[in-house]
Amino acid sequence: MNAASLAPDPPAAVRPGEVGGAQSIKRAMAVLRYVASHPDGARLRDVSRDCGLNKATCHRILAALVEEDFLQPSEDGGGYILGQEALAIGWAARARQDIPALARAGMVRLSVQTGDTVFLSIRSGLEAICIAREVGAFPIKTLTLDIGSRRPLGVGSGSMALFAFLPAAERAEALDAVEPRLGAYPALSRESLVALAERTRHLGYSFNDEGVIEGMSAVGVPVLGDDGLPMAALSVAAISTRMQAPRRLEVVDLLLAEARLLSRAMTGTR
Amino acid sequence: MNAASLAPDPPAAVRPGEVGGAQSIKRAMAVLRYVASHPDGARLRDVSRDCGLNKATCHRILAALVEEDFLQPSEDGGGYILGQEALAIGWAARARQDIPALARAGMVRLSVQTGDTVFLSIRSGLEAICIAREVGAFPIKTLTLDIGSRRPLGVGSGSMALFAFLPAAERAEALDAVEPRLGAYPALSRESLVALAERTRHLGYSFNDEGVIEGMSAVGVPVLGDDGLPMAALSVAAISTRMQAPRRLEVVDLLLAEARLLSRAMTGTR
DNA sequence: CGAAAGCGTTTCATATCGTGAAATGCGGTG
DNA sequence: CACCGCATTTCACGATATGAAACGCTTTCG
Repeated sequence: MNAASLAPDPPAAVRPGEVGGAQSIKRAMAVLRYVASHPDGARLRDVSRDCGLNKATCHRILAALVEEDFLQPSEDGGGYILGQEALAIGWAARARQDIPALARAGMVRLSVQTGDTVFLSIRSGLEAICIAREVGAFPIKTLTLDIGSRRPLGVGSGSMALFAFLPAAERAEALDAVEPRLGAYPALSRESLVALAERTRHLGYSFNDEGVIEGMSAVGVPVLGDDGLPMAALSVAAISTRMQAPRRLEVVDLLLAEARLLSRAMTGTR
Repeated sequence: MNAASLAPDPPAAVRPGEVGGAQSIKRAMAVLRYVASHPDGARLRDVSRDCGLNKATCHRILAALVEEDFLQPSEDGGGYILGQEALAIGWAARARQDIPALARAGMVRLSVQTGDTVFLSIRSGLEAICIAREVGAFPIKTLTLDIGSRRPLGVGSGSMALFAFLPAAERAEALDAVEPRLGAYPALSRESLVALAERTRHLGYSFNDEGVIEGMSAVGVPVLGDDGLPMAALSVAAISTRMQAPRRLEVVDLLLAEARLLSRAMTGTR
């Protein structure tokens, strides 16, 4: 009934660093993030454990967020899911900067040029969310990600592109969070993720060679902001035979060019 | 530079009612909502005034939200806008329930049947946001709302449909917030909004007869949740001549039918 | 069928932490 | 130059969040 209980999840804990003060707010935001990354609902116990909060404290925070409509009890009564206000805030943020709209043209170009499937992802907490997709003409379609679907940070090429370019501290945090969920991906381990990230940072693009789905490979590049942090990631997926050496590099070049354009468009709009 | 300063805005204040406790969280959420409803950025002073918070308190809340990436300083340094996490939360909420996707088919039906433009709106704080649009075939297009654009609650037919079916307490709060912004809509006043809402609740649909844009009229209906509260609103806009008596009722019937379907789809998905 | 475990909820004494008045800093304007 | 508006920082006070513990409910297991 509840993903949280099945896949015991990441210590999303309050971020350690920075200055002090306003901790209850930060805890609340950590809870919000935590619930957001549990589409099937997060239960008090899980939030409490993974955010490192006392049950009672957690209960009060959850109650407050429910009262403010940022969360709502999931109808099966088992836990909490995002509420109306979370949606509203999201639309408001989107109105200010509609990333899929900015990216659409470039993604279409990529899908036409490569014939493969193009994905756009952003980071949400310790996961990557696919927020747009363009399907190419090549007859074998690789629809790995639906719009709205998530992957732990680092799992998949787009997700890895987001992961690899985070500051070391956040990477470490993400790794801790991701590790327990790697069971679902036999080809991956904490060590391989670290190695892949290293290579990704070195090459400037991520190459996921059947790491997630057999027979499928993908490359991804980050869309970097002014601060050097990834705002989003573009990736292209295809059957593995189409992602080998010479062609792969061509695809990467196209991706890098589009990522640069998108980066400019996004920082311009801000 | 800053809408907030130009259009002195609504006391969004912490909701009065309910139980006590966790107030700092609630204040933070009120601040978040407030910033969300100010696309051009909200400055400390404005937040402080309109949320009824001490400047220092407000400053700390804003700083905390920035640190958590739910807000970011707007690049002109003048104020605060929604940050990455707000976007992420929104996408997460959307993954759980993609309202535009659920509504698409019905909106297309409406636009085909009426030939006019169909809008889908949701509430965000004390505003309505247009989140989807279908343009009909009739040669005079009425593109009043772009996707992502906002109106104060009650202004426009979709927005009125959302407003009219709120509990009285929230209507009152919204009115206080909206009143100072009515200058932009000469045809509207606090009293006329109250009267229109009354009629809307009575008829079951809102009829905005040139109240916002001259020559244009629209009808709207709420999409009600299990709790009787509006989750969204569907509306149809056209030149006023196409919205008069006999035809208007036909359009309303179509709208009501689609709203019922959408309501079922939405509560089903949850 | 009874015991035990797991979980959500409530309580309450404690001191932590947020609060707001006021002071300081800073940039723009008359 | 003096003033004004605003952001930022400080600080003493006490309101408020905190977490251990107890309660009651449902589910699980013996």
